[in-house]
This record gives sequence, C-alpha cells and structure tokens, in this order.
Amino acid sequence: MSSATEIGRAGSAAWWQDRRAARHRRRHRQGGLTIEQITRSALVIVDGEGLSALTMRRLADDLGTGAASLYRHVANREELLVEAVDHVLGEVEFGTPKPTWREDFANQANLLWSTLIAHPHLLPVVLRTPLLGPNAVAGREASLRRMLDFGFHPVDVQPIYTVIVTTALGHAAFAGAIERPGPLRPEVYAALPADEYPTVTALAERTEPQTSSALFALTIDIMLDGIETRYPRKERPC
Amino acid sequence: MSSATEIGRAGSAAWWQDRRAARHRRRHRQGGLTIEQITRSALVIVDGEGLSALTMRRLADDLGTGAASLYRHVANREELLVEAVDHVLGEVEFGTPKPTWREDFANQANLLWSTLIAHPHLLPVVLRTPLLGPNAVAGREASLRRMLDFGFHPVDVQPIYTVIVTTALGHAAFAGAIERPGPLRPEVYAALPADEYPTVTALAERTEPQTSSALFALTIDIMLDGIETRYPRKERPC
DNA sequence: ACTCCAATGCGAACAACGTTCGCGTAATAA
DNA sequence: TTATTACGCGAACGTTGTTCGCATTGGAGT
Repeated sequence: MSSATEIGRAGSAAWWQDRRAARHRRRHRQGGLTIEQITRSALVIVDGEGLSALTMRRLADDLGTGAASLYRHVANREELLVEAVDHVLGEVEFGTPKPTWREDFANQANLLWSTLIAHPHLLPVVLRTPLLGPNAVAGREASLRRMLDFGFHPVDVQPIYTVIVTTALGHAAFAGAIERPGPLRPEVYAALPADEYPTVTALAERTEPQTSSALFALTIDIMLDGIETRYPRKERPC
Repeated sequence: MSSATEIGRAGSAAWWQDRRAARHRRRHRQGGLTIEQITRSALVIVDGEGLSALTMRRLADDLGTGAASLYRHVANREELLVEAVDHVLGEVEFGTPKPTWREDFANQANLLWSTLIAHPHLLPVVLRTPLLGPNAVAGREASLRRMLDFGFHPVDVQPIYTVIVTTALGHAAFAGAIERPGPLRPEVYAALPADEYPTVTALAERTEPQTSSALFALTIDIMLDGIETRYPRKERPC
C-alpha cells in the first residue's frame, strides 16, 4: 500500500489506456509541448547526469518553458519516468529469429539486457514499474509468439519467458548500479583481511576479473542448458 | 561519476574500515544515541511505511531527539541506508550444509531471497550498494567455503557464486517492487485487447497464476540443472 | 465572422525535505 | 580541577515536487 502510494496508478494497464485516450483528444498548440518531447528531454538528462539531476525546473529549462507547464502533460515526476521506461523498451530491436531456439533466446536476452544497461540510471525505475506500456507488451507478444513457433508447449511458454525476462532485468539492474567505477571486484576482495576471510581473498587472487556482460552471458547459457534438459519441444514443422 | 556522486563513498571497503575504527573511538554518553539504535529504527520505518517515509526528522522523532543529532552518527541519509542493508544481510541464517550440493545451493539461494523480500522497500538500496559490509562479506566467505567443500573446482567457484547471488538479488528486487497489489499478472494480461496481442492474451488465459516465490524456485532449479551439466565436481572425500 | 470554452502556459507561492551552523553541555584525559 | 573533545539540537538555508490563479490560445458550434 505504501509503495502503491509511491508509484500511484502510473504504469497500470488502466493508466496506459487513459493515457492513450488523452493523447488523442489533445489540442496541439503550435510550438507547444508534447509528451514525446518531454520524455525525450527527460531521458537525455537522466542518461547524462543521473536520476537525481532530473528536476522539473531543470527539465523545463531545457525545453524552454516553465516548470508548471510540464504538469499539463504529466501528472507526476513518476509518470514521466514511467513513460521514459516504455520509450526505452521501444528501443529493443529483435531482428528476425535465429535458426535455433538457443541462439534466438540468447540473442533476445542480450538485446534486452544491453538496451537496459545503456540507460543505467533508469534501471531503478524499470524495477518498480509494471511493464505494461505499449512497447513492453508488444515485445512480450513477439517473444511469446517465437517461443511457440520454436515448438515449446503453450503451458511452458509463459513461465520460461518470465524467468528469462526477470533474470535479464535483475542482472541489468545489478550491473548498472554497481559497476560504475570500473570492474574492481576481484581487487577489492583480494584486499580484505586474509585472516578473517581466507576463502574470499584466496579465490579473489586466482580469479580473472569479469565484465558484467560476460557474467550475464554465462548466466543465460547456464539457464538455457537447464531449459533444454527440463522442457520438451515438438519438432519444428519446417 | 554522477551515480558515484549519488552514492558517495558510502559502502566502499575503505568506508567500512573507517566506520569500524570510528565506532571504536566513540565516546558513549549515557542514554545517548548509537548507530545500532538508529539503524534499527530506520529499518522499522522503511519496512512499515516505505523508503520515502524515512525522513531524518521523522526518524529523529521516533528516537526522541532532534534531526540534527543524527548527523553526529551518520554523514548522510544514504549512509544510514547502507548500514541498514548490511544489517539485513546479517539476518540471513545459513544453517548446517545440506547433504547434496543441489539442496544446499537451493537452500542458500532461497534464504537470501526470502530475507531480502522481507524488506522489500530496501531493495532499491541493496542494488545500488556495493555489498562489502561485514555481514555481506562473512556470508560470501561461508558460501564460497561450502562450494569448495562440495568439490567444485576453485576456478569455477567465484563465477558460479556470482551468478547465483546476482540472480537472487535481481529476482528479489523485481518481485519486491512489482508484486505489491497482489499477484495480478495473468488477469492483467488477459484483459488486454486480444486483437492486438493475441498470443499474450491467449497464453494468459490458460496459465496458472504464479507466486514470485515459485518463480524464483523454478529459476534456481533451472540454473542448478545447467550448473550440473556444465561444471565437473570432484567426489566428496567423505 | 463571432462567440464560447476547454486546453494550455506560467509566475508565484507552499510545504517538506536534506543538510549545515553555531552554541550549549557533558564526559573523558591530564 | 581544567582543558579538550564528542555530543545534542534549535534555527536556518537552499532545493525539491507540486498547486493556485490568471492570462492566453485556438478550434467547434452557430
């Protein structure tokens, strides 16, 4: 309830519906603001200077208007962020399906991950937002369709999809938040007191540093191994 | 850099070291504040009323002091949260190892996940914090030790551990942030326009709702399958 | 063409927040 | 006792998100 208060209704399915309706009955003043402009400018600020740099006054300045004007197009700062999240999800470009389901799943997961990681400051918002915007749902539709086409049983498709997406989101959020000052993990652990943490320091010294990208690729690989042994597939018709 | 500014030095290894030293040279006034008290009260507020309810003034009120007094024990609001995160990680209780490595890994992952999910409002902070506090590192030490004892190759241990922990954290963050108004996912998807999203709605209608706990258990199971096929283990001595 | 009216822009103000300043006080070390 | 240092805290500062009231715009209805 308290977190529902923090988020408000923003991002729910009904909210998106209202939003689409409102966008249609809008009266466009020449040279006036549009939600698209606002969202785009907001993303520029967030990506370049962090989430806390996105101030309503600052955003208004960038757009050449007053802060109060923004509230004619957006109810909240939070709504603004919700809109930005779906905008980012629209950047994910699944191309044509790969020949095997493993390649295809790995490819989709990596595309999602790297798109999200390209906007690291937005990731906290991605996590707290119900992903029900048009771009989010369109992506879901496309991915589920492909999984069916690859011969997975309809009952299995949704759980598998959810597992993969949750993993991609979670890893992106973790990597985007942590790895800012470079991949310093092994050095940090090696520098801890060896008498107190013998295993941690010993392993840290003999382990290669690992980019978060490689770590995610490894995770997906492990998961695809697991999916292969666990879920049967019908042969592809063609 | 901008996110480093947001976090400050708080949570780094050097910061924790300074913190321990400072705690020792402290002068304890009778009935005075302690960091432990402050952290505990902060957690009560965050768990009960959300992250945004944790105000310095509000926290001071709960402790019966003035807001400015808190800054004698804590440099920032963010430092307070970093301390709270390590406090929570101290709640994780790995018991004695389970007979098989699979059971043991699954058990550890579930303990971590459920401890984190018990403090859902703190999860955004967990993600942006380098987990280098005493409780975090002690947990790491114990888990790595166990993995070696189960016969995993020393070179493999750290990547596997990181994959599992990242997955647990990511899933916890996602579940804790989203599932607030109940597990409404299938209904929501089923209610979308069927002509625009045929696959999404069709699958939503024939799929059971799934708790985030079950989803995480499934994810771990899939991952353990993958680890089993991918990483060799030496036989256990005993 | 004229009138209406809802949609839009925005300066000014408000409440709440994190944080700092400066002073008074209490406890420890010499 | 005395000097020093840590602590407590009322008051204030600068920013923040958001609201209010009013002026302005431009399309719909006649």
